[in-house]
Amino acid sequence: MIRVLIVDDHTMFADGVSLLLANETQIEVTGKCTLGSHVMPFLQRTAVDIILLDISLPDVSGLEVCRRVREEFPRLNVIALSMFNQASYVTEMLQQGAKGYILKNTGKDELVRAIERVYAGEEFFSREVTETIMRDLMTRKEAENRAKSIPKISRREQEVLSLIVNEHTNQEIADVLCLSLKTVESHRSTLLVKLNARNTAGLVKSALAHALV
Amino acid sequence: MIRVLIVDDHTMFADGVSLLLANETQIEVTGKCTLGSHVMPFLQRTAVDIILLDISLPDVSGLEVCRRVREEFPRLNVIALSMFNQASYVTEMLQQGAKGYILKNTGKDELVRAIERVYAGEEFFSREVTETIMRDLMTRKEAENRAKSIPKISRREQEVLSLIVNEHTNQEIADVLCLSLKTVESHRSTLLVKLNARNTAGLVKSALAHALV
DNA sequence: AATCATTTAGGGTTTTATACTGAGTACCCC
DNA sequence: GGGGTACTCAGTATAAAACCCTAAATGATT
Repeated sequence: MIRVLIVDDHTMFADGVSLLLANETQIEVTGKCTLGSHVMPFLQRTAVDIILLDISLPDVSGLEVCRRVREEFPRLNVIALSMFNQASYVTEMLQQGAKGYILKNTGKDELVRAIERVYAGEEFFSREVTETIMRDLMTRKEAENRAKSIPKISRREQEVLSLIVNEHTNQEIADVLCLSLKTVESHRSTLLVKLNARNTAGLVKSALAHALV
Repeated sequence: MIRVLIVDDHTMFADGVSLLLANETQIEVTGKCTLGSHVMPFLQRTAVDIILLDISLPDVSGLEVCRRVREEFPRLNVIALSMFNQASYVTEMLQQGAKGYILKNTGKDELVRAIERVYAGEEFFSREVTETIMRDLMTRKEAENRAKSIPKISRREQEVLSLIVNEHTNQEIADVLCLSLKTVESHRSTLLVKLNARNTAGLVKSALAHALV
């Protein structure tokens, strides 16, 4: 008998899945939690083999719940149950120790299979999820390149840039930072080069795009 | 016997709710659809009293499905079933003829009550939903004010603004749009006033903030 | 018919920004 | 101690933008 805890703030969903699993003879739903903060207390008084854990919870995030559970109850396995097929969610969840990740738009059979597999010590992921991850790995390099392209701005330049974005003139910036007008112009010039901009418009765009302000 | 059709792209959820309702003697789930485009064909060959309709569907939106259903089968009643407790969704759904709106995080009892009430010709809304609507009505005026604060930019001004954001000088803009430099300067001045900006930086910020480009 | 916003354009002035070159100080790292 | 980078400031010059004014043609709205 595989003892399962369902953690999902959507009562209707939790109830539904619970009934879904009730038909399975080898699976027993021993509890349901609608809040992340209820999970740890529940586990302390009830034996559970597997947690079906929703990522988006109203109080504590599913990631956090997973981390705590894995810390306190290492033998307990977590299957993430999510609406979102996004690589970032999946990887984060796996880093927190989840053994499976299935989407809510998969059918009952796949859910049951996931529970059985994870209970047997294996991993289980929805086909869509694995595809997403593979795509993500393939495009990871682009992401890194994008990260590299983030310009390195010195502290002073950042200050100047911030004031530029806030619609201040060079003279005003010089006054605020107690600098010579020429110095501000100098910083501005290097910013134009570093951010590959032609003028103020480009500086502002870059600043906002790279969240440098 | 109340015949119910469940429309939700999350198979697991649909299956769960179906089982949830299977215990109710007066309710019969006659079908499940995972795509909006499957609803109309299904209704043409199967008798249904009430549709539990998810708003977010992968192909046709729940709003569109609701509209079509109400058009073709006026006697059929729709209960919107959504994760999102947002006034905009609720009002749109009601405008499309839905008779009820309940959240997925409500329990089984409320779902059953909603089905019975709507079947009896009444309306039914989750408590949270009605609260949201009331709050929305109260803050409607602020929303209007916010809408008013969105600057009204003329076509030409929008073109000029777009080129400004793309780091073009006034002379370049004049050349591209076949205008006099003075005309471009004129537009730029009015843009400064309309967008309440001091200089190019302000124009770019406003343009990006209000998605005017 | 009259009003209003838009689009167009000019003349003139002042303020800002950009370009280019050069240079002294300071700090960190090897 | 030398090499690199950041920070500071200067002069000269041009380009661009901002601010002041006016004003005519158009089109929509009332």
